[in-house]
Amino acid sequence: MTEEGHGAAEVVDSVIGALADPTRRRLLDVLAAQGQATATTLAQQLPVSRQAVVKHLAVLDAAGLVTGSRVGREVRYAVRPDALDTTARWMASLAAEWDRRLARIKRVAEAAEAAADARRPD
Amino acid sequence: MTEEGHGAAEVVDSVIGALADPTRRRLLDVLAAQGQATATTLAQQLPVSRQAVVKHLAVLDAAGLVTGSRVGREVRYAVRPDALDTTARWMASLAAEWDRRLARIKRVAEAAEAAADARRPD
DNA sequence: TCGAGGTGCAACTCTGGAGTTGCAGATGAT
DNA sequence: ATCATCTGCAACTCCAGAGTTGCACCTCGA
Repeated sequence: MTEEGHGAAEVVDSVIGALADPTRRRLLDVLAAQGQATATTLAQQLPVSRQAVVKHLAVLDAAGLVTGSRVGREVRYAVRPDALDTTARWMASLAAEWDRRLARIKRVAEAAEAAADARRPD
Repeated sequence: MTEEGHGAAEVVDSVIGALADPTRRRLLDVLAAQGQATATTLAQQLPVSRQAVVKHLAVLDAAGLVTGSRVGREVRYAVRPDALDTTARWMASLAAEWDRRLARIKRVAEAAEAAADARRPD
């Protein structure tokens, strides 16, 4: 059930959720540095058990941040930039929207103040 | 203790942590839509108590996503795009780095395969 | 065929944090 | 002066999920 995370919103949500855990971020770092790795290998380089790594990889896979392929008796995982990039873009556009809103509200506030000044010129 | 989150890494970590909670994301949406709001007002528009909102606002403030200023007996909060923008940029550059690593590893793999082919032409 | 190394499943513990309620302390309006 | 309203602090409940251990199941090499 690797399933593509259809809606962009869902992708973003799962990516943020996946990235929220520090261990998962370290896992991604190690994996990105090596390009390829199995759960067993990764567990040796991290302060957690193999099973913990397996669960984290499942979460990361569900978020589309990682992909695993079977090679003989082992499963090799690799990093996957697309979902991360999608999330980055979403976040940037959200920040831009906040900026626009703030600018607009500021304008309105200044206009209101100017009107108030005009109304009470005592 | 609103404290600026000096290191960029710390900012990113706290922002991701703050954004991980669905209620906090909704809170930010409502706040961004209104420009200004108090904890009491926000609680009325969300399915949680005022105290819950207060705690969320504290987390968001610590992450630099929100800022609050006292006006008389109430505290008005507003959204703050900078930290979000920083995180978006960080995320985009991370995705780019992953891309570079993957491209490099692919080249190495292809080179190795080509060498293997040359070595066993039986 | 048999052992070693890897994966997968299940049950369990335990802590962080999301949410609640209750009450005390400010502050504005009348 | 008083009441209504908003904030702030504290103690509490509750559960998702991070991590563990144990065991069964494959697959490769000798």
